[in-house]
Amino acid sequence: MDATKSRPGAADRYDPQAIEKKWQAKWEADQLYRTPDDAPGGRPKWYALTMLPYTSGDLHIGHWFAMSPSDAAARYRRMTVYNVLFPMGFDAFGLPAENAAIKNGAHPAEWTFANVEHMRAQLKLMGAMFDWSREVITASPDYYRWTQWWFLQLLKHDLAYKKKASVWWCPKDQTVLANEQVVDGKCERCETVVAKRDLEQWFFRITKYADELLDFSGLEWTDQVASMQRNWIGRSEGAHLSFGLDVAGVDTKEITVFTTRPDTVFGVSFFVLAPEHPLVEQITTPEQRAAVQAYVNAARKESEIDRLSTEREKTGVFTGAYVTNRFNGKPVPVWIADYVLATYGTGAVMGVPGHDQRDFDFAKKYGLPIIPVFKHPDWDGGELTAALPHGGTMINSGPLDGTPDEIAVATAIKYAEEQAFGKGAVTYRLRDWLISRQRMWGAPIPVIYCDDHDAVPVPEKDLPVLLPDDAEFCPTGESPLTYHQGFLNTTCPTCGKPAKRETDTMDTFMCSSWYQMRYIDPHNEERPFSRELARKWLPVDQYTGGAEHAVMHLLYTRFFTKAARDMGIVEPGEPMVRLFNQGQILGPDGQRMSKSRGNVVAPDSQVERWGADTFRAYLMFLGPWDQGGPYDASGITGIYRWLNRAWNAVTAHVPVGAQPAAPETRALRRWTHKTIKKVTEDIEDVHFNTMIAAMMEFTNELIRLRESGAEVDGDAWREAVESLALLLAPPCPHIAEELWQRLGKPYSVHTQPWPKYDEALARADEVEVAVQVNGKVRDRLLLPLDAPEDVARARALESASVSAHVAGKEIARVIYVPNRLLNIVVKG
RNA sequence: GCCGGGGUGGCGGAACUGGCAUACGCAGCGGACUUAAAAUCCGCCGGUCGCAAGACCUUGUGGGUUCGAGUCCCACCCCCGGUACCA
Repeated sequence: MDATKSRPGAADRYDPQAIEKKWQAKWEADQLYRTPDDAPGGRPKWYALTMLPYTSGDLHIGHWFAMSPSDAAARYRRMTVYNVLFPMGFDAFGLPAENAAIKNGAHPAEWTFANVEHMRAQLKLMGAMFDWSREVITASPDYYRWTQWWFLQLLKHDLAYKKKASVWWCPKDQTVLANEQVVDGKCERCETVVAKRDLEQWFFRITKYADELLDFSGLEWTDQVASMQRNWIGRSEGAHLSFGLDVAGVDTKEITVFTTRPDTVFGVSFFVLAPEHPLVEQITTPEQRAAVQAYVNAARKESEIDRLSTEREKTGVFTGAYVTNRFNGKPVPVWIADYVLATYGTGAVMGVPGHDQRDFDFAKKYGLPIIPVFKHPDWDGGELTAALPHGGTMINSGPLDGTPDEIAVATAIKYAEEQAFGKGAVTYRLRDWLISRQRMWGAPIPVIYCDDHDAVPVPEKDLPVLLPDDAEFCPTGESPLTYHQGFLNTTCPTCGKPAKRETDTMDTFMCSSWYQMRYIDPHNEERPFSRELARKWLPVDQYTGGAEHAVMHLLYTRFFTKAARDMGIVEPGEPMVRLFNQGQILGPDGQRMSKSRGNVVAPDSQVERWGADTFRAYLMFLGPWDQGGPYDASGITGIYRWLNRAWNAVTAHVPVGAQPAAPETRALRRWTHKTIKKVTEDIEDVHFNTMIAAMMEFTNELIRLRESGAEVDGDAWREAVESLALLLAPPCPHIAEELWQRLGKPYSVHTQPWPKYDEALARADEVEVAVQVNGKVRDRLLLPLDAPEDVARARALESASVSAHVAGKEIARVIYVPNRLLNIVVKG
């Protein structure tokens, strides 16, 4: 019996469950993935980070989709030259824990930490190179102590302050609701109609960094993310213009608007305040009071998304009051309308229906005058049917008449400044970061309220302000901190008199704004991290995570880093140099996977059935990583078959004997080097799907060779199978380790240098070139690499199918793209 | 609504910088091996017409630029993410 064709015995078959368990245990025992702060041999650092999971309970297929390619990339970096830090932790504060607590009557900590245990065990099945000695859990006191410390630093540097802001309020449950808890304007628990209510809350001055946050130079982030963040920040240049106010009994004598079109100020025919604007109540006349009150109440029940819809018909109510347009002395009626937001600009806008479509629609509806202030060349001077676009020169504008469009804004600002009616200004859509949450399961804001000393920061030595472990949850969702006497009552750090603690906790985005700094020194009890280690490891070299975090989380962490830099805590001004946002994996029904929808595919069952390596590779193979999409498990068998073929190719005995110089040897080596090249480029470019496809083709070629029974050159074959084992190491770490060992190579495959390719060996000798006549492919030629045009042309014209389409016609043009195509353009 | 992304065979997808559309895999069909099945290996596999050679059509829809468009431009339709208290 021929040894090469024999069926392998049971012990020699690919058995993922056995080898994965074996190697995971060995790696852990050897601490293979423990990252030293100083690597021997002066290997440069590489900080690879993937977004930490929320402690939802079960590891989701989406976590594997996010983490296993990140792990492959980190492993690849490790095999090149780097000392790679690849930590993992848990985002453990947040609303779902409270919902679970209300439902089960248990403390959120119980639910959360049980979830951590379970999820960590699930994560370990992945066989990733996480350094678990650096694990961080944001809800543990030794972490949130430092989250509180950050709050105090920001407060100290005037980057934190208090002001009123509105929140959704359920009058029946007496509790604040998150946006997602409001469904069709009703409380999701009790279906009571909800409305906004104003509360005193803490803010961070992220707007101070707005301009700096617009600067992405030095960052290797995708254009999509940069563009989304730029639009979110929404920088607008224009002017603040003040309008005179003279209402009996009202002290305020002017109202300021922000406008990007100060040049149209002579065309103002109405004035609009946000319904929440503090002056509304004061200036409304008795006749208008009822209508205004009703409109304000209705506006408090609307979401911002609805209010800002440009599709919806504009509505508003006249307050009965007037302001004076200081530019021409004319009175202007003051309206309120829900499309004006209190949180943008000054919460007041001037209505110029001649040159703004929204204002035009509003004026038409309410019969307000339309005064054009530019003589647009396309406008015949008749009645307008829409707002006029930019263009022309100024009219109806007193001293500014005749100013051309191009310099109108600058001229108007200069005039306003001279007359002291206003000045040039920049406004941002970005708002300061509201961090107060009226919830229990978050890091308590370390502030104490004293009758004599107002808001007093908790001294750093008294941190952490611990969450009580005996909190009781009402079914209403009210924060238990507000009635927990032990937590609430304390003494003032300044005077020692009885005082009350702040009962609000911090937004969980705060926990995740600095966790990348804690991983570098996770057990430090003196400070959040040491300066020396920060200098060594920061910033993160490669960050990956879901596209859903493209704006908020990533803007917050950028802000935190900039603030930390200005406070002298860290050196770099950006947290992450490279960013990659992977797509979201959906349920087989195309919907977001969730327990309530019943469309969750559990990773554990996939791993049990196919093994972690197969599942990892399948997730990478599914499609481009930045796209995501519905999960369909039916193709996974293809990956399993491939790994079996790879196993057989590497472990099989193949007859040796061909000469090194034989064309077959050259062909085998070409496959090897071509594959190393493709895999290297794809992993660098984050194209995991085509990386796997290239390895499949290579494997198929090796199987074909083996099946043919032909003799191969021993060195070339060894180079091929050893390369395959090395290339498998990032995506499929377990089978790679096992094959490497079976090849008789030294442990571990994961500490080997990444294979190098030889460009000359990877190159093909001959290429197929398409021959087109008038853009239609008529034949294909096998030509030597980089064949000159005349050779290609002569060969093409020899072809019967080509000459049939060229015969009797005049060749007008020939386009030749070497190694690709020859296009003959004929006339007649 | 607004901002960002996407739409290619029955399915997931590939295609350098505008140059052979459908790589790789799944499913399906046919064959080899087997007492049989599984596994494995080999072959076929976008559509229409045709006995065939071949011809024509095809990348969400409609238009445009170009020798040549999945790729660039204009308009539109549908799907996904975000929209500031889900994380």
